[in-house]
Amino acid sequence: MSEATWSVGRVAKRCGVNVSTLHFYEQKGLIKSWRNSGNQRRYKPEVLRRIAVIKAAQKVGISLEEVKQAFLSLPDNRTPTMDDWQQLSKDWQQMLDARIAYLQTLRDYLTGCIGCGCLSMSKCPLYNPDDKLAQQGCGAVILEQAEQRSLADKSNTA
Amino acid sequence: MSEATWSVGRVAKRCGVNVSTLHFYEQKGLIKSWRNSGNQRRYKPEVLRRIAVIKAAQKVGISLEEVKQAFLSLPDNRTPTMDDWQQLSKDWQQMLDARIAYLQTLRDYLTGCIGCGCLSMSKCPLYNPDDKLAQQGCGAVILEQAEQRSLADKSNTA
DNA sequence: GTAAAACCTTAACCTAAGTTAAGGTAAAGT
DNA sequence: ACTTTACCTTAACTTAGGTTAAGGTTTTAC
Repeated sequence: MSEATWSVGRVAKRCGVNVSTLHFYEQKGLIKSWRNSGNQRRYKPEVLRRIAVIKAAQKVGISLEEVKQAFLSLPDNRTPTMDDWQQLSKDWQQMLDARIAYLQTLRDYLTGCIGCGCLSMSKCPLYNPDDKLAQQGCGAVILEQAEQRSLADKSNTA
Repeated sequence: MSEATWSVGRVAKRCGVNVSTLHFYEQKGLIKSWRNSGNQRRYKPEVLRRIAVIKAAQKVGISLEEVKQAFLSLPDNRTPTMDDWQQLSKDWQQMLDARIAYLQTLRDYLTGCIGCGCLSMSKCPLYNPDDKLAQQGCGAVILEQAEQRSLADKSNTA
């Protein structure tokens, strides 16, 4: 345990992922390795944390591309510190807050709009082909706009 | 407007989707049409609402397969009533409530776990290769278990 | 009545996030 | 030393949710 370098199989086992997944992540630029004399991958222990973060991020709906972008903020020359990781998670937490708020808004419209008959009208905030809600980003702004719209939408029918 | 039958192009324009998308939905069994003498698709106005519901569902993260299953509960022989649609949306709202609760739980772990060093430990509730949280379903149960775990996890480090 | 617009079908292509297979090399165990 | 396990690469396959292209027919508009 806690040796200085890890083989791909050991990392895979420890992290509960396939070896092919590690190849895939490397190809996508999410993790890095060097090769030993026999061309086999070797990893720093740091990779375990990266994979853990990838998996945690995926669980909350963050794409690999977003993870990759976030990893760009980590130092390239030294092992990331606690502070580096915490900055990263703070950014994501804000994104998540916004996503949750957006979902709540949509959920609150769901019963109302599907049932009320306004769904096929262009003004309905839930059925909106242009997705103005999404275009405006997710967050507090939407909740306000949503309120304004719900007043305007009353008594529209397909 | 409000004519008894719709062509595919008119439906597409009205709903803000491509004609190819309507072909695709039909192929997947989400909407139905009949053909005129020249083999062109014709739709009942009811299809507009179905498409609206599909789009609304997708916006909250419901898959086409789930929409299809939900549509099975709609009457086949008559046009769905308000009550039919409301039953459908009520079911989805409950699912959404559960999903939102799950996301909130994960969000609450995010900063703590990514920063704290426990992420690569098998006991961490966020980084859990077996995803016991997800296996147990989403809902109130998880929040309780999560609380118990967060006590047990304090001071674990990779 | 003819030309343009809308429609038809089938098939191939696209992204994301991997998995599986095939054929070959390196390292480890006995 | 030899066999098994681990590793390598490349390429094809998977699901979801469509989009794009090609080649041909039907409607519509003038």
